[in-house]
Order: sequence, then C-alpha cells, then structure tokens
Amino acid sequence: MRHETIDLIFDAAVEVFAEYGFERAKVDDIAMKAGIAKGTIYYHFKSKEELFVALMNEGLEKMLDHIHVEMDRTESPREQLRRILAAQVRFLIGHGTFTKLLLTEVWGSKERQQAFRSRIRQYIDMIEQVLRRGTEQGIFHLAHANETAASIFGAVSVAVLHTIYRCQDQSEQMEAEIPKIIDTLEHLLFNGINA
Amino acid sequence: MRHETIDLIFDAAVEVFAEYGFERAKVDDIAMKAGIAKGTIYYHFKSKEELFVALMNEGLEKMLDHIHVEMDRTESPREQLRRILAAQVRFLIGHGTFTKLLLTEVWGSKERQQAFRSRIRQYIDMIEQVLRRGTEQGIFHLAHANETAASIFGAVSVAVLHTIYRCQDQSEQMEAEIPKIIDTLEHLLFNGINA
Amino acid sequence: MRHETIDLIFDAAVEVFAEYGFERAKVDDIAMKAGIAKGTIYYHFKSKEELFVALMNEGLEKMLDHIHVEMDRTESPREQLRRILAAQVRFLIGHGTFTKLLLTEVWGSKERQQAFRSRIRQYIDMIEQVLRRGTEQGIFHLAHANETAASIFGAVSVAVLHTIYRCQDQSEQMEAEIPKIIDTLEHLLFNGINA
Amino acid sequence: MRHETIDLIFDAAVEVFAEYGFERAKVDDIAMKAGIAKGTIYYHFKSKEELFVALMNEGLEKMLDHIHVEMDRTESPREQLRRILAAQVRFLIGHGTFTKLLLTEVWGSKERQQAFRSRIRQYIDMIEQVLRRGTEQGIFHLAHANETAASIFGAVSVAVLHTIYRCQDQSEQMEAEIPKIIDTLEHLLFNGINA
DNA sequence: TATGAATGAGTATTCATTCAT
DNA sequence: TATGAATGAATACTCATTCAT
Repeated sequence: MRHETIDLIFDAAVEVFAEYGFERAKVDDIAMKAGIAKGTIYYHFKSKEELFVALMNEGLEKMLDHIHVEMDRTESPREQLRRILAAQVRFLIGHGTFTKLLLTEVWGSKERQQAFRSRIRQYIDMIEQVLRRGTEQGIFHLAHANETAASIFGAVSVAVLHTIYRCQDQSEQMEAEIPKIIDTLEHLLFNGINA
Repeated sequence: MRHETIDLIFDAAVEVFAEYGFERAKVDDIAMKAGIAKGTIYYHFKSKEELFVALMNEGLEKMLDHIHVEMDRTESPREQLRRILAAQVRFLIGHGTFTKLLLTEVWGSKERQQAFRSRIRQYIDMIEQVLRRGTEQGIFHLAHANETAASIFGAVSVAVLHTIYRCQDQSEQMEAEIPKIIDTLEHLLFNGINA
Repeated sequence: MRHETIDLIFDAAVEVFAEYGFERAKVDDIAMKAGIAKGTIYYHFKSKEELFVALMNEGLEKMLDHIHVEMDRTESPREQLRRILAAQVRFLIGHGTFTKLLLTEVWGSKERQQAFRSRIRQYIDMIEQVLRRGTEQGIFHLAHANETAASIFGAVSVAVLHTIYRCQDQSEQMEAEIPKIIDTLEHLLFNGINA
Repeated sequence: MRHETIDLIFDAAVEVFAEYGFERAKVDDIAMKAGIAKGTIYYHFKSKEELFVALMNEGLEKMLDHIHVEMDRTESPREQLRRILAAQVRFLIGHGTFTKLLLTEVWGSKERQQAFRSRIRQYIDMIEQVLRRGTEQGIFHLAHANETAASIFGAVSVAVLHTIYRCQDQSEQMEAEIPKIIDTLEHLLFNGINA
C-alpha cells in the first residue's frame, strides 16, 4: 500500500492539472484540495514537474496495463483490436481528467512531453503490431500500418474527448455514451463508411 | 494590405507559441524574434491573449476557408469528404506550427479555449452534414453521424501530428509524406480495415 | 554617466548587504531602500547574486585603483608600502560598509567567493612585489615575502574592522581614528614591537 | 563523557557550517552527514542557531584555553607573545574548518555575532595586556596597544587562512607550512620589515 | 532517546502590462 | 507609430522547526 498522503496528493493533482493545465495549475491549489500543507507536497516530490510526471506515468501505466490485459485474452487480431478499442474507450471515459491531460500535455517541446509521446508511440506501435499480424493472416486490409495505427489512436481519443466536453463531466451521462462510442468506432474503423 | 509590423509579430508569435505553448511563451521572446520592441506588440494588441486569439482565429479561418473551397467544387458527398480529407491534411502539414497549437491549446477551461472548441465543433458539424447527406443518398453507411465526424477529425489531426513529430519539422520530408497520409486515411475511413 | 537607477540600487544594496550579509539580505529591502520596485532590480540584474558580484567587483576595482594610483607616485619600496598602508586604511574606513562585506563574504566555497579571493590574492601579490623589490635593494628584511604580504593585508583589514565595530559606524569618529591606525600599522610593520 | 550522539552532531556540523556558512548550511545535511535523523538534532539542541553557538563557543573555549596554557609557562612578555603566536597558528591550522568559521561568522549585526566578537575582543585584550606589560618593562616599543593587538590578531588569522585556502585543505601540506608561518609572523611582528 | 513525516512562514524570481518619451 | 525602462502581482520552492510515535 502506497503512502496515504501521496494518494491524497495524486487525487487532488489530477483534478487541478486537468482543470487548469500544467502551467496554470497552482501547487497551492493542489495542497488545499488535498487538505495538506504545501510543504508536504515538496516533501514527497522534488517539484511541480516531478509530481506531474509521476502522475502521468501512473496514468499511462494503468492505461497500457489495462489494454494489455484485454488484448491477451485472445489470439485473433480482429478480436484483439476490438478489445483494445473497447478497453481504451472505457478507460478514457472512466478517467476523464486524465484523458484531458493526455491530449493537452503531451504535445510540446519540453523533455517530459517528449517522454510522454514516446510512451504513446509505444501504444501506437502495439496497435501497429496487431494490424500487421491481421494483415499477414489476410484478416485486415490496409495501406500503411503505422499511420493507420496513429489514426486509430486519434479517432478513439478525440471521439472520447469530444464526448467528455459535450457531457461536461457529468459522469453518468458519459458512462451512458460508452456503447455508442464503441459502436461508432468499431463500425468506422472496421468497415469504413462506404455503404 | 495589413500593416507590415503586424505580420512581423504574427510570424514570430506562431513560432514562439508553437514551441512553448501559450503560457510559457514570453512576450519578450516574440518581440525579440520579430525584431521589434516589446511595447510595439502592446501598441497593436491589447494583451498576449488577444494576440494569441487573433493568431488562432486567423489560422482557423484560413483552414475552414481552404476546406470550404475544396468542398464546394463538387456535390457528391463521397467526393466532398475525399476533398476535405486531402485539404485538411495538406493544410495541417503545410502549417505545422499552427497544427501543434491547434491540438495543444484548444483543450482546457479558459474562455478562449471554449471559443476555439466551438469553431472546431463547427468544423466537425460540417463533416457531419456531409456524412448525413451521404447516408440519405445511400452512399455512406454509418452508426452515429456526430461521433463519426469527431472520430474522423481526430484520425486526421493525430495522423498529421504524429508525422510532424516523427519528421521533426523537416518540411520537405513532411511534404513527401502527404500522399501516404491521405492514402492511409481514405482507405481507413472509407473502407475500414476489414479485408 | 552610468544609469541613475543602477546607482540607486547600488547604494541601497551595499547598506543592506553589509547589515545583513548576502544570505539574509532581502531583495525587497534593497528595493524599498532604493525607493524603486523590486522588478526594477531584476530588470537591471539577473539575480541577487549578480547584483552582489557587480557591487563587490566595483568596490574591489575602486580599491585596487586607489592603491595603484598612490603606489605609482613613488619608486621607493618603503615609500610605496607606506602609501599602500595609508591608502588602504583611508579607503576601508571611508567605505565601511564595503569593508564589512569584504571580510565577511570572501571566505567560503561558492564560486563568487573564490573569484573575490583571487582578486584579493592579486592585491596581496602586489604587496609581495613591493616587499621583494625592497628586499633586493637591501631596504627590507623579511622571511617569506608572500606570507608576509598576507599578514600585512590581515593586519590592516582587521585593524580597520576592529575600529569600525568599536566606533559603531559613527563616521566622524572613524575618520578621527585614521591617523592612529596608520601610525600603529606603520610602526608595527616597519619596526616591529621590539624596543 | 559527553553523549556520543552530540559528538557525531558536532563533527558533522563544523564541516557543514564551514563549507556553506551558517545561513546556507542545512540541518538536513548535518543530520545526514552525522548519520542520524533530523529530529535527533532538535532533541539535543533547541535550534540551528543554538547548535552553532555551542559549536563556536567550544572552539573559542579550546582556543583560548590552549593559548592560556602556553602563556602561563613563562613570565616574560616577549616569550609570552612568541608562545601566543605559535600556539595560535598551530591551533588554527589544526582546526581549519573552525578557522574558516571564525573569520566568516563573527562579523555582522546578529546577536550571536556580537557575542563572538566580544570573545575575540577578550582575546585581543589579552594580547594587549602582554603588550602593555612589555612596554612597561621597556621590552616592547609600540604606538597604540589596543590597535596593535588587533593588528596582530589580524595578521595571524589571515596568514593562516591564506595558507589554508592555498593548500586547499590538504592537512599534511598545511602542517608543513606551520614553521614557515610562525617564522614569518615572529619576524614581522617583532622586528618589522625594516632592514 | 530517537525518528521522519508534516508544516508554513519566508523569499527569490518571473513576466505581462503600462506609460512617459 | 514605436520604444524600453519600470512595475508589482503572482508563484514555485526552501528549510527550520514541531510532534506523534
């Protein structure tokens, strides 16, 4: 069990970072929201940046794990991709604040942003592998595996983000949208829109 | 003819904003890069925010115009969507710095970010209309028009951004990638990956 | 003529640094004492440290110049040393705040402190040269030139500092002590205490 | 027998204080270097300041004792002064870290600094007494006893400090310099530099 | 005695903005 | 129009000190 205080900090931090973005987020606000003193944050993390990186890495870790688990349940590329889509949508909707951070704070030239991107690239590479195996087995038919994988990641992420902003963080409504989004994405990505 | 100074400012501003993001971008840096005094920026723009909004709006305007023009060249929904995809990819690759800003600075809770999002929503709505007309004409076949439109926007944007970061701003290389990206997207979105 | 604002800053800074020492001195206090805004200090100096270094270097420069001028007025080593002593005492008494800083802030392991020490070493080396020439000419008689020079520097500085603290910064009283200090030092260093 | 922990703290504290000076020295660092928990320091000392004062007083005590012992071995003022010089040099070289602190932390306006100065003044007064007795006995010949005493203290301290910094804490080298320094000082202070 | 997690007052530094020239 | 010196509110971060265990 990780230290309780750190969990308090993490919980407060995701919210504050998600609402204001990294730069505008105030360490004071995180401390206040966590109900602890500002110094306590600095006792556990060397800097605002380190806290943020720890937070994001934990989120990315969880996301990747979550998807790996789902993927390993089957061998069939088609089924794997289906599960990836569903798992990804559920995870992102379920972690709306993290999702906002993910798409907001991974672009840019700072070192940490490059580090985040390389993890997302890992994720995209994973999809790429599934696509390649499917193509080899004659199940999938596609032009360029890596670019397609990136596009799929974009379609999923933005579809979810679009929903999150539309529902304005009402988590119940968002939950209700999950099947619709999964349905949309499966249809679009597997069959395309051609009749 | 717009004032020359303003162009100097705009050119410097896109670069600085794209490299550092809105918050970390310094007005000093913009002034220095533009080769003018800091005060001059404030002579032309009320604030850093106003400059940024003007910049983004000009970009969004151009982007939407560009796509409208392409779209109006044909009546067929399929051809329209094809043109939208191509135009969008070409525009984003051709305006890499703007593209980075687009996906970085539209999320968040600040007013200007909501304003940007509503313009992007306009763009998504436009795609939605095309999809709907295509569906009515029996040309397209899809689950949920709005969600599909958002997904398409995400696929296109992230595919381009992925390429931009992979080519590390080498504009020639990026240009060379354009057909590949368009090809990938057309295939994926029209036909899906099912064999 | 150097910028007037910088003079205001310098004047305030010596006092504050001398009273509190580098670490305890507050930039706020310097600004307040100078009658300017805190930001103005940072407009002219990159940091508290840079301001301090600029200050000390100016002081050291002045001190060394002052003494060089006095020294160049004669060829005789004995007369040169006599002038150095007198000039040094007058300068240090006349710049009491600087003197405190000199002996307080040159020791330590920080880079700037090493830089200051190397300038003081220059000063000691200068005395050493005079001693050597005097020895060669059979005028002086001493054991080890460099160590003797360092001792002379120590005798002068501490004698002055001792007086400064005894008179508690009453500048008139301090002025009155000048001849006594010079007399003491000349007697001690030229003739020793042996009867 | 003093508590072992306190010795650990003292040993660590001199080093840290000598390297960084009072203000920049961190209680954390002292605790780490002593291999104990930070709280333990506060169990034994009320504050960082109290620890520092205890440290300095112990050093000053030792120094004064050391010199008193040497002085009491003879009645002759000349021999007394000779012994004072030698004892002082040996002590300071042998306690290099303390010496740095001595000349760094005794100046300034804080209460503890004034307290330190008054002890140093005691030391100077002691020298003064020797000088006066020597003068009365016709052995010494000097201008102003108190100022001369201060100058002697300065000559000795700075000569030693100069050597410490030149040898960069290589204790063997420093030991080797002791006779040279004593020789230099005796010659300078007893006979002066006049041939 | 000893610990180390938690505290919060204290401060250097940044940077958008203003305004006299 | 253009300038750049001056401003001061805003904030990340430090570190001596406390206290429950």
